[in-house]
Amino acid sequence: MNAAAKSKNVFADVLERVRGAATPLLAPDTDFSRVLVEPPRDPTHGDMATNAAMVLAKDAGKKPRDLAEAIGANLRSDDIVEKVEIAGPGFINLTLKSHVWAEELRRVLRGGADYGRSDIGKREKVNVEYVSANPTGPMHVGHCRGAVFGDALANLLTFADFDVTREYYINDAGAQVDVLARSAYLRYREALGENIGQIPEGLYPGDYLKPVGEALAAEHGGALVGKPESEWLQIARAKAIAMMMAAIRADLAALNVSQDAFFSERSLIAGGKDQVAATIDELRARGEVYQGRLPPPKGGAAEDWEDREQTLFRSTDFGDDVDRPLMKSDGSYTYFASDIAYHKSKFDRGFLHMIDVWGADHGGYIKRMQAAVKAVSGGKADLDVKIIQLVKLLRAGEPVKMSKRAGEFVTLREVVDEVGRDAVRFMMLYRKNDAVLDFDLAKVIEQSRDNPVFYVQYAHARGESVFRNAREMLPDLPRAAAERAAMLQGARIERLSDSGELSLMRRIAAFPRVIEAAAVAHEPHRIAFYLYELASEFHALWTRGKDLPHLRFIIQNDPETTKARLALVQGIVTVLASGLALLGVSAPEEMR
RNA sequence: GACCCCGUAGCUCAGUUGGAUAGAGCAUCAGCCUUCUAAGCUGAGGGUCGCAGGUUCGAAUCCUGCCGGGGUCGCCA
Repeated sequence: MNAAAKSKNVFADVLERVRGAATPLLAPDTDFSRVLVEPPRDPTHGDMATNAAMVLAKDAGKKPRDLAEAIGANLRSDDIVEKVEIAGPGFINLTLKSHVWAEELRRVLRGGADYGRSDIGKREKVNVEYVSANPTGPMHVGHCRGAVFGDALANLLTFADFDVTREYYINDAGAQVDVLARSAYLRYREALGENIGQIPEGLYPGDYLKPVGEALAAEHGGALVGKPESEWLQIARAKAIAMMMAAIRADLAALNVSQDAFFSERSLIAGGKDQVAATIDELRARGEVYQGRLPPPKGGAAEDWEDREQTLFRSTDFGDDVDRPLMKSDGSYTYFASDIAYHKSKFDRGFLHMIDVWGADHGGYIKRMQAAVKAVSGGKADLDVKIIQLVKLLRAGEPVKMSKRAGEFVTLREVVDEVGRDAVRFMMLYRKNDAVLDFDLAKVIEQSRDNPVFYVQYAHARGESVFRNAREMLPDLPRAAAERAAMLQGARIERLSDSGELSLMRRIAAFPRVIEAAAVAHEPHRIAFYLYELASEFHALWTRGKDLPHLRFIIQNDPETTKARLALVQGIVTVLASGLALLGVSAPEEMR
């Protein structure tokens, strides 16, 4: 019977009540989709504000303020509404009875790690493709932002009830893996005792290929020496790719990133079944692939431009600027051609939602890929491409130099080893994906407010510390979070009346909204910012207990008040831990 | 020349998908530790949201045009 218990959270509940209050005043088929219930920026405007009257005024044929008064009058009799105020152009500001917030906090304690889960995903399948670094060497620091982003986004979508597959596309078919094979072959000869001298220009110079050479030597002895490339290339390539992928997976594991599916580009054309050709033929049959000529690029002098007829995909039919070539001049497929076949495979595997996480230099590629997804799926599937901007690696404000030419780059492993997984992950998510990120190795291990990783983790540890201290007074307070939460559900939360406490209860209650908004927008950074704000408010309330002892969480001769406040702390700790878990960052019990 | 992204406080950045008087951190200045972790907190100053139009009850947010920065532009992935 209690509507609040049925709905997912207070915001959804209040929205229902606003609709209920407005419906009798409107035509039966009124569209409520633009009606929002939000926490107002200014707390003096109450707990909730709705734009209902302003959005619906036109349909109702009334002035916004008049309609607001009418809706407000109906809301005033609602049993969870304390106060209704009409403000500005027609906002309806609601103050809710305080038991509403106590109820919501109990819901947090009941839900534990599940609080904030959403059902908006409806178990729909979504494919999140990320990292997809070429298997030609270890992961370097530039890869880790996309890795962390994709991983956190996948966590978030899972939490919002999508059926998520985390995928890695292995570019094991292009010319660069042949270069890898030749580089490994050279290391193979070296492993057999040959002096290979300087690594020639055009081959990968890094030492990380030595183990591949040694493995080849151990496996094949001298059998491959002096043979033509055609006899060893495949062998060296397969070995090198397998070993590089193993290294990459180990690097990703160090970041706590794991993926479900590793899709090989080579598999598209292997086994006598050329799926790239098949995809192109299919599109050609539908008139979306044709032989034609492209205009030369404008602006540039285009000296080596050679006008020729080629195989083109009609991406302009799907919103792209020009049609895109599918074959190189030597008759092989372009990367785009295999990418179309690859995305078709995602569609064939049942994914109607695809998310690709790409580096910033691929921005110009988005439209054609979205066009291709529309084409191969007959408009049924959608592709969102998240562009991950560069990371500027700094140390105490100074850029960290790296020379790719000398084969020296900062590896992902080095960074994780130096500052820790949590710092890397949190900082990579503490910026919108399309903004350049400064990553300062010195700053992220600082233990200060300047370092958001520390600041948020510290809030969690502080909360846990309260429980440790409270146990002196309440010896039966359980250590395990779930049992403790169960016990604290019985606390008299209604007696919490300080504005800081109430404000924290509202902040906690906003978590499900943040989850949904972040999931819909594919923006995990919103969780990081939310956690920072929650931590900040908790630190503030904590310190107020210094000046005002009656506001401390633990009140020596008042177990009832103490329990009520511990319930609040439990709510804070629960949401902090679950938000951090979505980001893949640990929630420590203490910071020492 | 075309397309994409960015432009918000001195610096680094958020801004709840169009809401009310635009917010944090750093830096600057002024304060708070016999007490639950001062690894923290409170307050002050600091803004023509790049510029100009438009859409509407209402624009940092949407549209158009400029300005500035970055990226991309048949054969690399």
